[in-house]
Amino acid sequence: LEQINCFADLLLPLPVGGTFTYGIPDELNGKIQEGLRVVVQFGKRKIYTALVIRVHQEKPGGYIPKNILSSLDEKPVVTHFQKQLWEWMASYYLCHEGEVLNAALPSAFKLASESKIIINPAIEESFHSFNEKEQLLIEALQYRKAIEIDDVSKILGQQKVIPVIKTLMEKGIILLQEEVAEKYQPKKEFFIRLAEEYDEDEEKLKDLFNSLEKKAKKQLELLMAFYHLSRMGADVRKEISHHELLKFSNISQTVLKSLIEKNVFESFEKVVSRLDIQVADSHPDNILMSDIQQVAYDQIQAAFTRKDVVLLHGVTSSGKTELYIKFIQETINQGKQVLYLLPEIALTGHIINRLKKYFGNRIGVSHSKFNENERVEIWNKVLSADQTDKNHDNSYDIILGARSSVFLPFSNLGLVIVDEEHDPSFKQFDPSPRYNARDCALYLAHLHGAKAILGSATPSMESYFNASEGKYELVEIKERYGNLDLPEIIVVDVKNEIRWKKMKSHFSSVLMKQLEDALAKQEQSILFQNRRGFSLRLECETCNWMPMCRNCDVTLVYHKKQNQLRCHYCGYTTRIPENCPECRGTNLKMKGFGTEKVEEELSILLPGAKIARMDLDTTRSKHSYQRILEDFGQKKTDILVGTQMVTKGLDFDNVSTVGILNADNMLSFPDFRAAERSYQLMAQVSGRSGRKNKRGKVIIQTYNPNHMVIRNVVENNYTRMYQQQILDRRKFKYPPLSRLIQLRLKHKDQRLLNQAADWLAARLRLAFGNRVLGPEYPVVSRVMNFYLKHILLKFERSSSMISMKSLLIREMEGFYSEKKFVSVRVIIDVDPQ
DNA sequence: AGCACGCCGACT
DNA sequence: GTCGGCGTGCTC
Repeated sequence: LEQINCFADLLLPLPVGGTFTYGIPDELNGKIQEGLRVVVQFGKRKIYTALVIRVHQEKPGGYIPKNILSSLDEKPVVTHFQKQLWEWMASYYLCHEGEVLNAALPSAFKLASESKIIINPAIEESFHSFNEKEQLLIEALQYRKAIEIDDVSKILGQQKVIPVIKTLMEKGIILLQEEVAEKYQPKKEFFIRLAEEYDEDEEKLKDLFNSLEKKAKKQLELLMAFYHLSRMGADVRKEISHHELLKFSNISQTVLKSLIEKNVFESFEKVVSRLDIQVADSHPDNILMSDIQQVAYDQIQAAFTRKDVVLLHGVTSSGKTELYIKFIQETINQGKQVLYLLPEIALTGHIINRLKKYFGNRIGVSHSKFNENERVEIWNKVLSADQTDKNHDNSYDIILGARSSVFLPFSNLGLVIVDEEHDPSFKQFDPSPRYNARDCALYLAHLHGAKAILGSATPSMESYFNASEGKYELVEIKERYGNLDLPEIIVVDVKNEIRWKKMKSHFSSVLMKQLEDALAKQEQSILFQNRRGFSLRLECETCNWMPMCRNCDVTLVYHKKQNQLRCHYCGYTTRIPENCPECRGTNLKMKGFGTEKVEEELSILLPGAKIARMDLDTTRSKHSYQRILEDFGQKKTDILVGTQMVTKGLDFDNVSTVGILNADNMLSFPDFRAAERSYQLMAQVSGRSGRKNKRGKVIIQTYNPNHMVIRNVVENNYTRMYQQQILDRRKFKYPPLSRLIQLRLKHKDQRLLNQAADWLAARLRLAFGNRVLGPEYPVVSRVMNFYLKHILLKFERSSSMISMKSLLIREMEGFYSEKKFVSVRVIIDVDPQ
């Protein structure tokens, strides 16, 4: 028997470089190919899912390869496009391909490798003597057949369990069981169908009805419900799930059970999708576009003949979504796939339902609230889109999703849309790969030869710059959809208000008047308070002492609900001290105002108003975000107070007033993007205001009413903001006129960290000269007992980033070969946000 | 990443 | 004398 291709190069989902060569055992001979997932042992004990990169017959030298344990797939689950994208991501973002693979694969796609212990079945009676702990564990093992090592510590009530396990293993009482099972479990549900005899013979069915009518009213009712349900949709359904029938009929399970026992119904189990769509009817052809939209549509169409990427700059509520829908429709008509990216937070029920209405079960939604099994289903449905599936029962050709959707197995992309392209949350901060999904999506589009639309009311400096340089085509929509006027923006000088004692707490007289008016007219309001630095803190009035986190270099934030002080970085909590630990004084006061405080004070000032709050605290649970928005949409709430969150994805038609409580704390943030961000936030939140045929009002409270950014917001002058900013960026060599790479160094020992940072910066200066800035302490210089220090690399646009990056890699190797620094973690962030 | 191996300080 | 702390280096 001739063996062909007996080795495979595998990529492991780990931060290690390169591939590893494994042997293909006889039983898998001929069954291993590129793009399959296989199970391997890597190192002494660990079992991993790996991806087959290449199959060959070159016997490796210097070591004896281990064999592949098993294969998880028959057909590839990873496409060529994906591999190209991942390779590019690893080289662009300076990380390992394994890290990209780890981020890309849904975790249910990887294996569970939990080491479990079991009782040795060969031993029936034991002549050993056991100590108390050993006895305890043996008893536990008699109740549960397998216990994970992590759980043993709970049973024994102590941290160190390995010695106990070790001695018991040596005595042969227990065994280690390496359980390998695929985590993905298809969802199954019980269904019923009418027994064959009744389904075919109407006479028999009539008899059944008659007999049930006399003896079993409830059973008849259930049978009728079944009939009803089966004829409700467009097609007659012969199979109905237990769950659906019982819920619809509101009849108890025992009734169903007796009908099954009587052989009226047949019951069976079936694999169902977790992603079933409620919206049944879709009407893809009803896209009504205004003249303005039509013009924009034609412009984009024309632009695509010249360039593959179009930046669509359209003011808020200019109807960009209809344009997207039109382009999506055309793309799928050509038999191609569409990727529609949105920031996580903008993926609300609103937009999802709107698109599902058009595209029904051809569109898949993918965001972080989906569990791991659901993610596997999305993956498979994208993967199967290239096979002929005209009904789209098992495939998606449109994906609406957040950042991580760029990893899906597209085979034939025709269009990529990145909406709200300016949004900083497209950039992954931690862990690696620290990628910007917008940029990856553009590269992905390029790989597929697809067109791309970047959409925003407030484009990022980078994208607008690219458009003005001719790299992208620019299409602008300057009017809002349906004659909606842009809101009137009123700037309130807080200095004046204070001078004339017109401020009520943090609300100016102008804002209060507006809120009262809106309330009287039953119109809704949104109040925006930037979270940064504005949560409640405790301060000693005598000596200015502030409570700090034990592990991080930040002040603690007061949380009213638990009545405690809390660290926003590590979660450390402490009780409120009675007196100041520095000066023993009792003059401790709360300072600052967060959204919670705004809500509280507003409820005193406007006792009749129904106020809701939307921030990190109130949206922690799975559905709370949705609920707050729904309540607001259904006008159950008069005033919505919130952070950043209120600026995105909200589309309500009864909001007359938007208040920005403190514009200054965003403008003064120490970041070169502060002005850009502030403009974006204020413009976006202002866009929430305005109703049909009625102009909305926006009130901005500030100490600097003449600040250029605020004036640009008032005049809705994006272009001027851009031009002013670009001068600054040019002057100080910041993006888009340069490219940044940030190095974040981390260590528990501050002295070693400083030494390492200085050493590395000096070494980098030899290679890059004055392109190196720092090392510098970040705003928060200690998190969870790790000290932090940053080095920034600033490269001019003309420099070749590929050679700069390989030079950087070489310098980093030099750093790590310095043995005293190996414990210093260095995080490399390309294009940091 | 995860894990074993190996070298030094605090305890039965 | 040993247990266990973490630094070091390898995994096909």
